[in-house]
Amino acid sequence: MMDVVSPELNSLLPDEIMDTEAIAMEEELPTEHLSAPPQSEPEPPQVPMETEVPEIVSLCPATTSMQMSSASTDAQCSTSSGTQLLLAPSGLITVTTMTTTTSTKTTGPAVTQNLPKISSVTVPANHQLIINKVAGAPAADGKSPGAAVLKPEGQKLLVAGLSKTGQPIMLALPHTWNKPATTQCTGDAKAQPTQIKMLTSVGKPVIAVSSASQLMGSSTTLQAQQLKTLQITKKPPVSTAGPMITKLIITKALNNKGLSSTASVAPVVTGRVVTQSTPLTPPRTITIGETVSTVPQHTSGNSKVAISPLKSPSKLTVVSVASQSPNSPQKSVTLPLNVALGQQILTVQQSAATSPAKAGTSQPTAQTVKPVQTVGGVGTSQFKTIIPLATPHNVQQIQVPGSRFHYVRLVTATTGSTTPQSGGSTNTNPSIQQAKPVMMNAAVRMSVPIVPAQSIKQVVPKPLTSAAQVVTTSQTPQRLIMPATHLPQIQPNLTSLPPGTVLTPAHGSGNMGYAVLPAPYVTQIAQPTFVTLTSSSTFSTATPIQTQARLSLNGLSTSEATSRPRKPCNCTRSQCLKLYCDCFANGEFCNNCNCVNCFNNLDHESERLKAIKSCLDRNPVAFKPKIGKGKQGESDRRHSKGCNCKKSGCLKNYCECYEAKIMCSSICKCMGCKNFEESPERKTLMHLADAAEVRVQQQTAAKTKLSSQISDLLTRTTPAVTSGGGKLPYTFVTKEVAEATCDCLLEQAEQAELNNQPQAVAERLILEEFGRCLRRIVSFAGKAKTDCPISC
DNA sequence: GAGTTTGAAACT
DNA sequence: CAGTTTCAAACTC
Repeated sequence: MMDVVSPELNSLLPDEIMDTEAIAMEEELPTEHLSAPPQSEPEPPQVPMETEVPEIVSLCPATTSMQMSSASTDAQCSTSSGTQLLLAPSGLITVTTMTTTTSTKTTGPAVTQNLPKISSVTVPANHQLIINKVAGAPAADGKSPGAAVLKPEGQKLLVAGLSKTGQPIMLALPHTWNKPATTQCTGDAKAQPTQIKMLTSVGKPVIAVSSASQLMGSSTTLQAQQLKTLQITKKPPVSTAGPMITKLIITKALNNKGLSSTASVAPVVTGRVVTQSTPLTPPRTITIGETVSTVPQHTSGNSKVAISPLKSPSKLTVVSVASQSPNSPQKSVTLPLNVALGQQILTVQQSAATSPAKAGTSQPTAQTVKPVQTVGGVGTSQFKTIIPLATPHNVQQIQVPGSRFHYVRLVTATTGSTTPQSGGSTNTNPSIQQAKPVMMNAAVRMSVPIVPAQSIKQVVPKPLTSAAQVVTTSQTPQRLIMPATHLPQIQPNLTSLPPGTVLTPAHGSGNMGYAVLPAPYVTQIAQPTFVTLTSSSTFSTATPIQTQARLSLNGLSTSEATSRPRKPCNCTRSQCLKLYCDCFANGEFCNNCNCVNCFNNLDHESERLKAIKSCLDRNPVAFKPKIGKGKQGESDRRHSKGCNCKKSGCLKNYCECYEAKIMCSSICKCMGCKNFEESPERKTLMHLADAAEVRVQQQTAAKTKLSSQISDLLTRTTPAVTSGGGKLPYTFVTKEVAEATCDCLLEQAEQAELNNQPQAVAERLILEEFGRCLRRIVSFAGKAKTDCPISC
């Protein structure tokens, strides 16, 4: 088994991603969620980031048979195709891909002691969902009494679970399940079934929890639990015209301190997700979409959706991390999962913290994966896209709000990489398991109860090809992390990593490396050219990308970058590997620059990597935007460090504040600053600048209009000239005509001189002659006779 | 376009 | 952390 994400690499991930514990803590504590994760509990050295991944979702392919484990600690779903589905009780939903048909059972001890659990979830390709929910405290042997068992009954899928009180919960699947999985039932799944409806993505119910109280188990015992909903959308084969989408909604009640039992059931809004809300703790929804292609291998054992990098060859790690204010009532995470052709795209979406009901769910279509970009209010969120190229089979997109990069991670399931340990290290280690509930909280924390799909900004879907699909966001620059050659290990904060950064996998973990590419690459890769890129297992494919890439987003949106591309740098001594270089500082490769001895390109990954590391060593936030939001409550932007101007008065572009068109703030250490609101100099300058800008705009408009007119005139006149139908008068003023006219005028001048006539008379004669010449020219033009010499 | 000025980054 | 040097952009002529 190969670790997709090595421990080292995990350490490289941004704090927003990695710090799931902290995120979880937000659920528990009103502290900043991005705070450093607790280190009290040691982790195994080989435990990668998965242990801190907030969400691990396991999805079973269509042909999978379910073998549900009743273990309270981890829910598992082993399929005949080798796909293993794990749903950690702590909130981790693990999708692991197995190359063998061996069903994996949870070997680790109970993870949580007090949290309700979803023991297992199964999402066959035929729109089926199996959920085992174990709310009761796990038994010592890892199995809770009355473990949830899933049994298909004909066309029905039973999702069973036990409440905290041991009351079984059963979820019924729709009759559309024509492929009942061979599910092993270890408990009484039929006892007191919870009503769960199946909802389809097209608005048809796939799975809906009709009763929050039921799902939460006995209200008496789960009163303080917070209901959380997880939705998994499964996409039918691409070739299938019908938008049949199966969605998995996992509603989990989590312990919530001191909450009253007045949990109320909130109807699903979009018809895609069922939402339950409690007065004190808003429901949270996680949506996971899966796109299933018609490719045979898709349904084969090798086609798997993996969302967890836990020591699984093919993993998708859902890392969500954006900061959110504690008072944010609702958050939603949308996780579209694209499994077409063995490729998977995972998108984590987070709504704005302050937005009460801003959530989105992916709208996967038959052909494309529509990673949800931003939910309303996430305008400032930034993303990272990690695209591993070494493994073209899987694509994982991770949108990380709070980071200005956009990662897409491509993960490939490799043979021999089975999922030996159910739940991986996350579940086997009790100490780690403590953090899992937190992870779930983190994921859930971001979820918002179902929101209308309209509120979601989605990227225009691209045709689903065999290549990885990359979705770009409209507002945020994106970065790619693509595999590269092995390079010295670095462990910078990914949030600060500029594009082009190469992240190497753990030793012996495989040949996967990651290079952060400029955001435009994502767009480029999304194009057909990306097929070549992803289809190749070598990093050399990245080279053409660079040549094709349109660089220079420079922190601007795509439209902005297009309209105002970054200036090329002129570095001569820094090799473009210092922050002196704007390209490098902005996390971009040099492209069409005037730099000398440039190392800021893919050809010098190693050097660039070292340079990035060096910069990050000096300043961990070296690659983060300097212009950020001001203090809380302030709407104006402000420089993160402030300027240090001495002579410019902060009214020249030397000043970074002025250059960014922001006022100097109290953190600036400038001298003689005139860049403040009431500064008359600044106002004058601004007025001048505005006036100049207006003039420029007017001139530009005039030029444009004139150009248009000329173009139009030429367009209209050209056919007349070429058609021989006649020439316009001006066309007769040829060189020969002009010369002839001049000769006529000179002749008049000579005549007047010979006659000793005064100058005034001479001029009059010349002008009269000129008039005659003009009349002749016009006359000739009127006759439309070409090439007719004008005789004086 | 060459030279100067400027301030951030890098260095000590 | 402060002072100095390096560097490339901004600016001037």
